[in-house]
Amino acid sequence: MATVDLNLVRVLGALLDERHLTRAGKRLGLTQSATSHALGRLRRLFGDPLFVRTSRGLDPTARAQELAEPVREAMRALDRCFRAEEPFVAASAARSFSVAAADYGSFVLAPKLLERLEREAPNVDLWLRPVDASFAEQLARGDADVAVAPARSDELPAGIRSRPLYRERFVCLVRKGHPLVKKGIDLASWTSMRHVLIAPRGAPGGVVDEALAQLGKRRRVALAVPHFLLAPHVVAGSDLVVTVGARVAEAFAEILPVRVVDPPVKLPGFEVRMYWHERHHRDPAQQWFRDAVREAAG
DNA sequence: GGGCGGCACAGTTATACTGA
DNA sequence: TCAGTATAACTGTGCCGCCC
Repeated sequence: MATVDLNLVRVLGALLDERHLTRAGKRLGLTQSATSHALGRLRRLFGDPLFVRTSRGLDPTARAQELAEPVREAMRALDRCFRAEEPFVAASAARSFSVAAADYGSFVLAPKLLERLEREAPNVDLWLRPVDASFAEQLARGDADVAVAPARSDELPAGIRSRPLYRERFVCLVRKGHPLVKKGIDLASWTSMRHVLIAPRGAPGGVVDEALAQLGKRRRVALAVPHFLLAPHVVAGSDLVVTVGARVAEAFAEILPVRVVDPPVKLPGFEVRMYWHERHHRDPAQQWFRDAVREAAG
């Protein structure tokens, strides 16, 4: 291969198609003479005349006919290599995209994302996966196309890109008719209540405990759960209170006997971001999907 | 590292050759 | 005679080795 001029593959391909030296040359942007020289080099390379003269042009030898299909296949492969990147056509695409997200993120995004897929990309499937604490490695391994997670305070690892999806505020969720919650919830009632702590990684503490600590207060965590979506069900059937993102709370208030109230202390909200790997950054299909996720989050 | 000369090679023009 | 291919002579370009 090191000594083979791959331009000769183009010449051989054109000669096999045209069976006419002058026309083959024109097709390649060469003069008849240059094409004849190239044919001479091909003849030396293969040790075979490859084409014999006729009144109409050139007829391929048995060896040239033998080469026809491999040459065409090579041309097709090269064409695929050098062809400009094709745009992503959602309507005809048949593939899947995967999102790594906590159940909270999936709950917020999946319904609207699916709605868009059904509308614009009926043969595109969606795979939701649990998000790892080290989602950058998940993305680097190719286990997910995008990850949806709260913004990180530390610097992103090399090769990971991100963009904000939405900001979320915290609200409290209690059962309807809760004896301690009338119009709203005051600090004394709140600290006397039993709380549900959502701890995806199983670690104690969180934004509520930090805010209470600043006031010299504490709360009792009666139940710690690893999933966001379990907490509203627990609250609906007990006197427990849970502090969760407003999107989840408001959605469950429509389907469970629970009500949303503002917490009695100021809690900092949080930003949810979408993360993806650098190698997918310019991929038209991935760009389309990230746009769909952004729209679903909006 | 840059300039220079020699060399190889692809391509061009002009022309010779071939077969119907 | 004509359409088409092959070839001689030449040109332009790129590579390589040598020298400074």
